[in-house]
Amino acid sequence: MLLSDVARASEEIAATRSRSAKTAVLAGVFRAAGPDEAPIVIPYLAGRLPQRRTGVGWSTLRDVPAPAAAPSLTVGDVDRALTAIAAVAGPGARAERRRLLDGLLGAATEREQHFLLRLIGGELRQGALDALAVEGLAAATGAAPEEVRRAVMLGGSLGAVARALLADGPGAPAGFRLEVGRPVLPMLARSAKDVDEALDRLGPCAVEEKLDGVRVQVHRDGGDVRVFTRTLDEITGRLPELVGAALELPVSSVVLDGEAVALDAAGRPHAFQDVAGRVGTRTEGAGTKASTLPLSAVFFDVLAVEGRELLALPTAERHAVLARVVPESLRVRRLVVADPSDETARASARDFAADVLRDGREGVMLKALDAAYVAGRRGAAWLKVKPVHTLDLVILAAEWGHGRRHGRLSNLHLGARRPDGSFAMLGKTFKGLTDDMLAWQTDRLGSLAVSDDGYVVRVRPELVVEIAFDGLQRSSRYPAGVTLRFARVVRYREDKGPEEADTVETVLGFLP
DNA sequence: TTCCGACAGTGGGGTCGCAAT
DNA sequence: ATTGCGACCCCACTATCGGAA
Repeated sequence: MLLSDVARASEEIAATRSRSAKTAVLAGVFRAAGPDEAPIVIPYLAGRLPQRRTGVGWSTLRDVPAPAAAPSLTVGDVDRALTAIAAVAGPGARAERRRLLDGLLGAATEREQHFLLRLIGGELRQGALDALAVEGLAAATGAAPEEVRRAVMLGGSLGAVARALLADGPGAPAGFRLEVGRPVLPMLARSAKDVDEALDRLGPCAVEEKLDGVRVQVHRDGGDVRVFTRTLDEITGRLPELVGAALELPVSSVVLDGEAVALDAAGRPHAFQDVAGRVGTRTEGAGTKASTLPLSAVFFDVLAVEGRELLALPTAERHAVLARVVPESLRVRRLVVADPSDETARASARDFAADVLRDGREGVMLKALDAAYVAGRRGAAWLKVKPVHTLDLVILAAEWGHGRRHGRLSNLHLGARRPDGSFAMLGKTFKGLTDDMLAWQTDRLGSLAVSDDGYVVRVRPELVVEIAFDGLQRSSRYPAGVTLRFARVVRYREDKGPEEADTVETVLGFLP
């Protein structure tokens, strides 16, 4: 199969907003792909590379050689080239990657280059990713879409499921099971405003403390332990403490879902930044603070034990198994609310949430007691509740948006007032803006503009905006030494002048 | 007919490893 | 020793399609 066929399909997919039409195009390409090509073409049209890491990013992709006149590249050629690029390392690596990349791009037509640049850059933006690729694969092979989805989530990558479908026919996805040692896409949560809203939405549920760390899935098969992240990267070698803890459990085979965290002597959690730094450290005992921070795990779910898959069991039953398999010190704190219509029970849930916040936790998770573990889905059965803070800040500048925000001022630079009347930038946000707000702010900020370099528009610091955020984190980039975590726009405050905006002092009051 | 679940897009900050400077 | 890039940890929110109610 030629790369140009794939590039043309991607253009067709991007050209329609109809998901069924996108799926039809995907199915057509997958049908035409040979057995060796399908495991390459399917990830490509899901916007991903089978290589995952190539060492090539936006900077390398800035300079592009002249395009070829006619298409000649096959998807196999592209895959081999990218595998070679990903393997480059050591002194001179940059130049060698550059050389190999130029060879690939130089053999591509303009249309193919356009596709490759966005694919390698991780910004295909054709309105279809994994979910529609799954639909397309099901349509192409006659398999049931829900079965294909389940097989992919259970650890077959898209490519692996495609191979099985081509080899064994439409029944193949049903053969995929959870296997100890092969990671499953973790179940995700939605947000709720507060505990009461969550209780109303869920009915009988468990309330759990939510710790701010790194999601981990721990597989133990006898003496063999493997640890995976939320995106299924293996990090076993970086978390020897968790491996040790898993080996001490009174089982021979288990799959656990939990969080890697760092607790101090008093049991209070360290900042997320410190946990992430430690998890990201590959070299042992590098001497920095982060690399020596001891980690521990808190588990909140069990997906399999002693060869038995538990995904379909209701939450309450999985929790019962978890309590048998994992000692209390390695489990999240939990309160069961059997009857959310009982005001006493609701009050105890609110108290529980307040308690865990006092102990430095990030918030709480509420989980419906009757829900199965739905791998890879952000279902309505798990709800997270975190406290939200707000500040009134001044817009210092705005950046021109991309994609559907092209031509609109999008990303806002936010500042807090200093005593001398100047402003300290605290970070940026593009979140929470409706199309109407984008149109309005483009116009309004345009009238306040003092400069525009085509990327950033600086404005007179006069417009006040209410910003919600989850907390502060330390920053070496911004002048106050802190930045806002997960900042998003709530509303414009045209009733306030910049002299009424919140001060740096007020901001620093949010430090823990 | 209206509602709502699932998806994709639009980007945010920090930190580490590695190669280049 | 410092800097820049790439990769990956955390993520919120809105718009839209299409099936459910």
